[in-house]
Amino acid sequence: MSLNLEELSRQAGVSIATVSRALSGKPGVSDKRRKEIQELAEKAGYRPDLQARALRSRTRSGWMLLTQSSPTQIMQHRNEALIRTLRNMTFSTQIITTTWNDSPSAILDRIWSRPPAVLLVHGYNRGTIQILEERGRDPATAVVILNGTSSVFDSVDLDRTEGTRLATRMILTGGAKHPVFFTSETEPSSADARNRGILQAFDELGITPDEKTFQKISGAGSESGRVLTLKLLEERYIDAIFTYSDQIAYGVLRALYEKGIKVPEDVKVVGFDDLPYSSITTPSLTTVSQPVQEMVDEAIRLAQQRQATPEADPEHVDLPTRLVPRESCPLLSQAHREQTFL
Amino acid sequence: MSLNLEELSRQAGVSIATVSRALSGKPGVSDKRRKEIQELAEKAGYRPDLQARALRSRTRSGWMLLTQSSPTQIMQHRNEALIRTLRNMTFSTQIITTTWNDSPSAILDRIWSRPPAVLLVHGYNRGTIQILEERGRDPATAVVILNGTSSVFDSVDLDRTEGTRLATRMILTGGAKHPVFFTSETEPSSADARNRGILQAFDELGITPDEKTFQKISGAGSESGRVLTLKLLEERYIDAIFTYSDQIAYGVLRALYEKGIKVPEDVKVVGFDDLPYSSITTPSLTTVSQPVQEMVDEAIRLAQQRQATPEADPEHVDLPTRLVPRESCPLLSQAHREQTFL
DNA sequence: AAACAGAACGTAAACGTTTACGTATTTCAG
DNA sequence: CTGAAATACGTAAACGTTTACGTTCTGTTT
Repeated sequence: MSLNLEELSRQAGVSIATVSRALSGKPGVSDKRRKEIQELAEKAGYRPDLQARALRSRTRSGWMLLTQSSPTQIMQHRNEALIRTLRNMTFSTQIITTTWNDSPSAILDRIWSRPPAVLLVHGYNRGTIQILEERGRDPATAVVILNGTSSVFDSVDLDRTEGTRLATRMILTGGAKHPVFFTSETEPSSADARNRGILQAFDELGITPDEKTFQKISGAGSESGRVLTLKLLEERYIDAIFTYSDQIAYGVLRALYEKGIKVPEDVKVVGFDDLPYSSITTPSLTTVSQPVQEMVDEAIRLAQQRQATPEADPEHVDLPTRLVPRESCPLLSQAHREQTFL
Repeated sequence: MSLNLEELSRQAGVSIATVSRALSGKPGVSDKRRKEIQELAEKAGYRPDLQARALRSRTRSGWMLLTQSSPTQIMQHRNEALIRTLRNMTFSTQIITTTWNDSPSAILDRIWSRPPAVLLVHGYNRGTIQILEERGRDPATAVVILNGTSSVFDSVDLDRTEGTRLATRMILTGGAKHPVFFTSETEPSSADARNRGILQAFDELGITPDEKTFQKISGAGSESGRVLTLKLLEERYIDAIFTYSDQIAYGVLRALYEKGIKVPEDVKVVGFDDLPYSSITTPSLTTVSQPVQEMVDEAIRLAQQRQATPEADPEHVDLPTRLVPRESCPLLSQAHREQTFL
């Protein structure tokens, strides 16, 4: 026995249509009656059936966040920022989390069975985005790709090259003769951008990296970083490590602590991501910062802009990453600073 | 122009009802025709309108997670575990995140405008839960309270007393003469349970805490821990700190590192929560572990059990917390172990 | 071959809303 | 006071499903 418009209209002694108009603020009801009805609905605790409303009015409502469930902290951190920001705007957001083994078509089923007004897509590789693109743009839902590129939808991505280039310069001009750079086997696109930054810095300084400079790391957890570091310490002399992520850097710091090696005196460590922890580790972590909040804000801006002008050309925004010097790889002097931020 | 049952029925040359029966697996359709229709739907890319289906069949579908947006890492950690687990079961979960200043009635609006089959409520204080309780139980939706207690709904909570008691014993029997215990000004219920554990341990060992033993800490971030620790170090001699959470403990470790004070040699540190990062801090953090995954699993079990037997009496589950000794406050000897785990 | 049971299928109502359209009421100029 | 225009309100159709009920078909038993 649900409290619906019919029941309300009976109590108010008017028709269903009038009640609907009164409550939804549409014209065609006298002010006096509207007030009566609103008070009655309030008193009776009436809650509109959102699905029935959506069914009839065919208006797409709500935002949807499609994101991958990933064990890496940076993904969690970005998702946190996304959810927090959306929530602060009091959008009702449906969050759909997929796993790496969900088939793309199953994912699309979830989305298009009831398309939202705005669809935010975060953390998928080109293949999955391409499947989304094949369906084409639908003027009724604004799609924004976060941390990726698209020729069909609006997208916002990070330019990882610049921050990486500066971090590499800082390590090399800081006196490190035997640095190691971790590179990822998975995530090809972001790894590419980083490698470009590293090679560019080597090139600028006229240094040729030897084959042992780059170390592939498998896994994204801090334990992988710890294990690889312990292995490298056995093999040879090292005086700097540029990891693939802050999370891995935590494991590196841990390994060095276990071996009694001083950071940054004996080995310098630089991470990537600038996770919240990184400013309070011991020592605090020099890292390359991603503008997470800016990325989220940009995505929201793009979505709202697309809602306003659905037919505009897709827009792509690239946000810069920047070097954040802290204790684990400090700026040594004014000269060092100048050599780094050329 | 949406692809609906009517369009499909036209293409298949049968009635809408037959198509509906064929696709939803209901009897009343010949196997041959059912197969034809299923193939046609597949080929045409038909996706049922979930809202229309829900509107008609009045069946509540999906799970809903109602949780507070809290900046504390333990809440985020628990929410992560919840979402990950629900996702692995391929439940479609709607996540509703509220802020501390959302009015309870606004929250309820969000929920009851289209009630789910299962409602998981995580991280609310008694007042909010009470408002939920006043509405009473609805046999069609199973409600489970996580990290709280209820006389109306099923609930699963943590028994924080035992782990705290053991941690306190470990500190006191480990030689600390001037320990400090952080207590929270907010979260009264969980703070109560902890204080009980602490006082019980003092009592058992026949030690009387002086008035400086307990220190109220405001704020839940690691920065609050850092600031309070620096202040205490100025004021007097300290040889152990039992913090209110791991997150605060990180700030404490940081403050001690900045002052060049050795952990655990000069000051022992114990946290509470056992966050993922706590095993790789330098030094690794002795802490009281919450059975997060067990809490999530229990909640899901209770929900499914309630769905099976809606009229059963509400069930409450209490999960124990346990002491995890690590480097920041180690077990010194076999004798120390025996004195701790009495 | 008649009678019947059961399966297969169609018809139409229902879920709770919004809204185009028609009718009754009020407002207001002349 | 009359007429038209504006406003208030009611009627009914529609959104895409599911499902109770009625009808037709198929195959079996007498």
